[in-house]
Amino acid sequence: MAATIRDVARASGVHVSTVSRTFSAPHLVNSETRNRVLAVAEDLGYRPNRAARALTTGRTHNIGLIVADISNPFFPPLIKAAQAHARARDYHVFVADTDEDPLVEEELIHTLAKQVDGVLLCSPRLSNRVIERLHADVPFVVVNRRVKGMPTILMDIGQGARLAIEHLAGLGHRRIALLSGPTGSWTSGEMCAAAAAAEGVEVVIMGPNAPTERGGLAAAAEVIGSGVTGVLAYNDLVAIGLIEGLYERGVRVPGEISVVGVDDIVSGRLNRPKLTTVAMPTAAAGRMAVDLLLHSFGDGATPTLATLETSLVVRESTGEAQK
Amino acid sequence: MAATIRDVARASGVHVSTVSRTFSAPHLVNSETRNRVLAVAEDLGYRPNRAARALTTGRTHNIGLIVADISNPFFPPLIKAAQAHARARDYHVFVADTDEDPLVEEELIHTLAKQVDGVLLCSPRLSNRVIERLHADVPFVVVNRRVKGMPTILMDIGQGARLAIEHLAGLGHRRIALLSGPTGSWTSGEMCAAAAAAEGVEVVIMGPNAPTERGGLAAAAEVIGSGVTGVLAYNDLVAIGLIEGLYERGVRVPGEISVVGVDDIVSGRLNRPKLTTVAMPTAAAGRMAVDLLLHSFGDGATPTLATLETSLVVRESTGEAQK
DNA sequence: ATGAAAGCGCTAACAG
DNA sequence: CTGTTAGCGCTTTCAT
Repeated sequence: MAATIRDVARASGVHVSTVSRTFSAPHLVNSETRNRVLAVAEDLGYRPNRAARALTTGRTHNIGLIVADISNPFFPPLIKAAQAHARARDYHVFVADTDEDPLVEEELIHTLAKQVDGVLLCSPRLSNRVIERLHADVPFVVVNRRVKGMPTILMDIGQGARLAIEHLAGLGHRRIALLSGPTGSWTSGEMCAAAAAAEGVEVVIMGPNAPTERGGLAAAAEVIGSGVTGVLAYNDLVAIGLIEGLYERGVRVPGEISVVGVDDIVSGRLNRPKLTTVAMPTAAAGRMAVDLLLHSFGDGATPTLATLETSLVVRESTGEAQK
Repeated sequence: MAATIRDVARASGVHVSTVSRTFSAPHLVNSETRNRVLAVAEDLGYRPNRAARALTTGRTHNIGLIVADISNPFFPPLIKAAQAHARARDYHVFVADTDEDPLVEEELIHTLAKQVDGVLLCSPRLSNRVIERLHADVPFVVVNRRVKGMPTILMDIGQGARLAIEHLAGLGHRRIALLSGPTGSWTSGEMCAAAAAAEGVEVVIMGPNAPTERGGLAAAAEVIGSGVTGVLAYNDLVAIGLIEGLYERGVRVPGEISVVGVDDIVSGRLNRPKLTTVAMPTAAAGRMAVDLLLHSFGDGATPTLATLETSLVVRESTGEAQK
């Protein structure tokens, strides 16, 4: 069995509270005593038991991070940034994957609730109503979803979608397709709204699509059948899958059809054709989400909304519309 | 504040121990009482506090999963399989990323030690010596590394590497390069050993390389300079990066140089040329790792080594050697 | 079948 | 500066 605070107290001839203070409020203990305790602790390999500490303080120093699909390359940069940022603040991030299943997501939140001080909800698939209800159990910061009165990080995909559509329009495309994402995705909704408001081009919405390469692959036939010359895909994975599907059917990108993705994942930068895409500031979002959450643990007002800009990265998958 | 066991006891007119039993040993309580307690609990939204439970039982019902880099598409299938498998057994998996840094890895293990019942160490970068020492703090199952006397899941990459080299040799390649991985990677060591034992072909080892697309990209010049006609890369990411690097320098794959990867990640199946690769049974490894760990919590003997077969998937990135 | 009481490892007043 | 005392939420003997 690992050493407890009691073992250390006994071995160093002080009481447990002194040992406790040595670790949680070092300035309150005589440096001589402190050093002795520290030495003994080191010797015994003692480490404070965070779970037990949490029971009394009410703070676990853990934060949960829930994503819909850890396989989606969009998330890892966000996760890594959040973990690094949190670690520097003596917090630990536990990641969990919901498999795109709202029920699993809800269950996960319940499981996590007592083991973490707060949860980062990234691109949740749960309805706002359920999120608001769950909020009673544990503090949230929501990423990529607008939930009333809850600290929120938004990446302005509406603006990104407009940029993408304008880019396509500027290349002479008059009729373009929007491959929407899963039901429940706020991002997808924003993109649809931007598409509906577009002027000078006709945007046809096709979806919902699975937010994966497979989803894009499956949409290829419909895209070809619809006669569009440009496509804005829900994300890069869908875009890459679509390009592959078009290629298999002998349709050239960007020769015959131009494709724009969203996220700017690494493999979109290496695949050929290199993907034109809306870049999302994922690492910044991860750090800011942690900041907002930690801030909300403090006393007062937490900023309730942070919007991060997106930008268009033009590469090789878009070109002039065919006459 | 969330409802505690005490609230439920009070509201249902029984003592806390009865409530406790209702949840952890239902058969010990009269069905009438049980139903009443359950109803009240439901009503109050009570959920047993796992952390507090852990304090008395010594079991958290959590397991940790440590990976070197969550961005590497090799891991997500393993993670997802492990999470799903564990969830079905009422265990929860916490994932953490070490950023390929052994120091972070060690610190993470310490942090996790008291909050989980055991840790899945996937492709660790720590030395065996350190792993053995840490083992005193928390049970491990190690994936892709041979550690003395510790439950281990191995994917037989040695065999996979042999298959790959034979495949290349069979296509007439006489001189091939092995792009090795990071220092501390067992997988890389096994591949080198297989390469050294290869007959009929000369294998030159180049490395260490970062296990990423960037690593492959950076190796392109050296590969071209070495005059090899075939390459076995540490993993698919490296292979994809290498192919891109070769392409940028006007070298065709598989026309002039054949490339084999390892892992069989999704994007290798969609990139062009589609990657010839050694497939790793990652999902099976994830499930088996969970099984082994849970098994080791039980009484007696845990199988100490499970070896999973790998296989070669031939696609488009390999072809006949140039004369 | 249920209640009473002790205790898991730690922190937090409160004294001294 | 350090010791004393409760108690966090729960499980677990031991009684009854």
